[in-house]
Amino acid sequence: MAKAIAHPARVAILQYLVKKNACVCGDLVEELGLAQATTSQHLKELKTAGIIQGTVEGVNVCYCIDPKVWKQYRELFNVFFKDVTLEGGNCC
Amino acid sequence: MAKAIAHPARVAILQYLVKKNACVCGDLVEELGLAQATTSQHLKELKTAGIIQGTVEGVNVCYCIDPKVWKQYRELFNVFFKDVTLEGGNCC
DNA sequence: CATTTTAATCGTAATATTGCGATAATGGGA
DNA sequence: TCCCATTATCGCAATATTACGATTAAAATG
Repeated sequence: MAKAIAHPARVAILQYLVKKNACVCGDLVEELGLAQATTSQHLKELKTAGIIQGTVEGVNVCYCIDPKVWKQYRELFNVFFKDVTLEGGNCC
Repeated sequence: MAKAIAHPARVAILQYLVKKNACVCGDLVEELGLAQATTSQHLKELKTAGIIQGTVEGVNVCYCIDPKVWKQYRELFNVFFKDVTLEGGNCC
């Protein structure tokens, strides 16, 4: 899971999709400044991770966050990063 | 940041440290089942990321979560994974 | 001081990731 | 049907990550 978001390009894709909060058709390539092939590859990885979905819309493909999976990610990271308070204050 | 936790071994280390909620001196090697060199390398990456700290305790080194940085991670992931609700319900 | 224990570092091989040009595949017009 | 626009996929080079044995460093102990 962390791997899916462990690359600047993929973080940028996700942030862009979140910002738009809607389906985005293809402007990702200009947005990222990466080659079309590279962009497509990152999108594929995010799709494989389940965090985004792409629907064919005629000649375009529209991408958007999958809110359900997104929430799962949110919760899982939340659980993982639960509170930690070293009782001793300083360590050792 | 995501990269720091984007490897099973490093996740295991962090979970172990959280579970113990204290300083852990060296049992990580047996815990992980990896070579000592490999374990040390992962610990170094986590230290570089700032999420753990290691203090020399005589001949041992004790590791523990840095609660402050840990909280920062928690909050940053929280912000990143803020709520997303596609208004249209289904995408496209 | 020599030895032992623990951890870090070095060097290197194996593997994975990333990026991109070239090449398909698909659908919508002219 | 023949192009054109948009994506996906392939093949490959460059780079990064991972793992491990060997070596080094540091500290405690006899």
